[in-house]
Amino acid sequence: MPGEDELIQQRREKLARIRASGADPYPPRVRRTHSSAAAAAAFEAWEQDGAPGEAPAVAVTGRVTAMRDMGKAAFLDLRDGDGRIQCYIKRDTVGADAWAALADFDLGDFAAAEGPLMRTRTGEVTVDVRAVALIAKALRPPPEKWHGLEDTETRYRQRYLDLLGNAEVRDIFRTRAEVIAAIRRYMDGHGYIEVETPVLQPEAGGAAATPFITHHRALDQEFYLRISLELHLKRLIVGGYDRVYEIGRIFRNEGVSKKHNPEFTMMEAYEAYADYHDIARRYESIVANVAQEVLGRTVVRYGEHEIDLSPPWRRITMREALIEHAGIDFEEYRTREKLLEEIQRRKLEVDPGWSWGKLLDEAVSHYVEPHLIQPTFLLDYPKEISPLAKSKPDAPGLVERFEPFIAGFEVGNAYSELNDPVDQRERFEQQARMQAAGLEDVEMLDEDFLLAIEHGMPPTGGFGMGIDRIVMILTGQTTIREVILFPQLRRRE
RNA sequence: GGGCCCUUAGCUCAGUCUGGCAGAGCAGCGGACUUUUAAUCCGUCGGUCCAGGGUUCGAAUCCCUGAGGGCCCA
Repeated sequence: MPGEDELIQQRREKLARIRASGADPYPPRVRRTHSSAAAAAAFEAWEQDGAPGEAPAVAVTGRVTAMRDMGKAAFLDLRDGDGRIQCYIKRDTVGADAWAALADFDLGDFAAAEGPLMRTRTGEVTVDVRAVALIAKALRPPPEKWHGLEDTETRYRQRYLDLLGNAEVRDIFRTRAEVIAAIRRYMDGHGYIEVETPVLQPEAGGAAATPFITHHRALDQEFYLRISLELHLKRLIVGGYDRVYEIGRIFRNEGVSKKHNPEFTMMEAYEAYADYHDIARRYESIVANVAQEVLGRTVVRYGEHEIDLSPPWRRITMREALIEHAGIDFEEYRTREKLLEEIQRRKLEVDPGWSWGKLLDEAVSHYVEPHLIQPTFLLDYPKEISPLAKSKPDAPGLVERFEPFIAGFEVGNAYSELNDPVDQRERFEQQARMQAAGLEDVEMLDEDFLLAIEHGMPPTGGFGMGIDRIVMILTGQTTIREVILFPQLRRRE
């Protein structure tokens, strides 16, 4: 019989039989005294006490993940969020009716079992079942038990099946949750207050990226989904909070790759009276602390690399890095034209309309990034590609900005924030000129943000941290899709 | 965006090179088995071979187009 339709039909027939017997296959309540782990712990505690009197009795619940039928007795594995517990069902113990009802149980169903605990011949803590009932019938079969679900596409589209069958995947997302919780603890414990700012924005600023556009009906107005958290958080610094942070989803209407999902999770934090050196110390401290708390160590394995996250991380200027890895000293190519000529000579694919800063950024991506395996802060970026960062004194064309790199990819961005409203307006205007002249993505002028900092913003350091990428590092995953529960995929058909 | 690879039973995979009855394991169904644990043993059902077109006496297999996914490059 069984193709998929037949398998479902068989289960529907079982469901009908269960109903006909007077049982509710989807009862509104269920008795549960112990999780699987708690039941095992209770039994072991009883044994430690010298097994006084009767063994503890439990009521457990879970998904049926295995059934081993032996004719007049059966073993059934129930899995819940804590683990798995085995149930031993003997016909002579549960009675002929309950035994017969077991025929309508399938793998994937949820069941409840009650009875005293025991240990089997092979030593496993097991419920010696006195009563067993179905508490939720599944109409579709689970993936195969031994290999689990392997098809990448199905794993992402039906992540619940992936989680069901693959314990490593469950572990990754548990770790992700712990990482985020640990980051919050760190921030909360260091005087930052957590805030929430709008996802829907009339201007999408804080980064040079293409936004998603949507429309508000009642206001009859276009909105952008935010591409960063930056400009609103700085408004809050203007408002008088010394330390703020937000962990939130941002959206970029750009390519999808192993390192890019259209929506991803970013933390941004701003700290008044700090500069980008303070922020670098903050950044490495957070990552190392989180690794220590969540993993119990600060050295992680990533592919063939051992990565040491403990501070202090290496600090190198962009200029030094380009000299070291590309043999390009940008002081020798101070004009856009000279730099473009040198980069084209090296056959890098660049747009001839790009600014000096954008060309350098491209050279860094190509020559430097892949070498930054151990955590590294790349310092002092070109002004044209950093319109929200404060100029570096005595370093024309550069700003006080760094990007942290781990395992060869960028995991954040930080600067001494530009708080001079006149300079800020000029930077926006420069961006607009660059957009008019060329083809690179630029920061959009945000009059409302300028209004805010014209009221006075203290010297401030701020940073962004790519949470998904940090989770990749801490879990050893090389694809962002493995750390996002429901990664964006093309619609089927 | 370009190149390469993948798509066969509910799941995991053979079969494609070299065209000739569409296969295995798990799951399912029937049977045996009252401490098993990837239970075991016997029997058995199950296919839009991703979709469409072409070549051929004959296509899962060769060719073309398309869809979805993956990897590498940009």
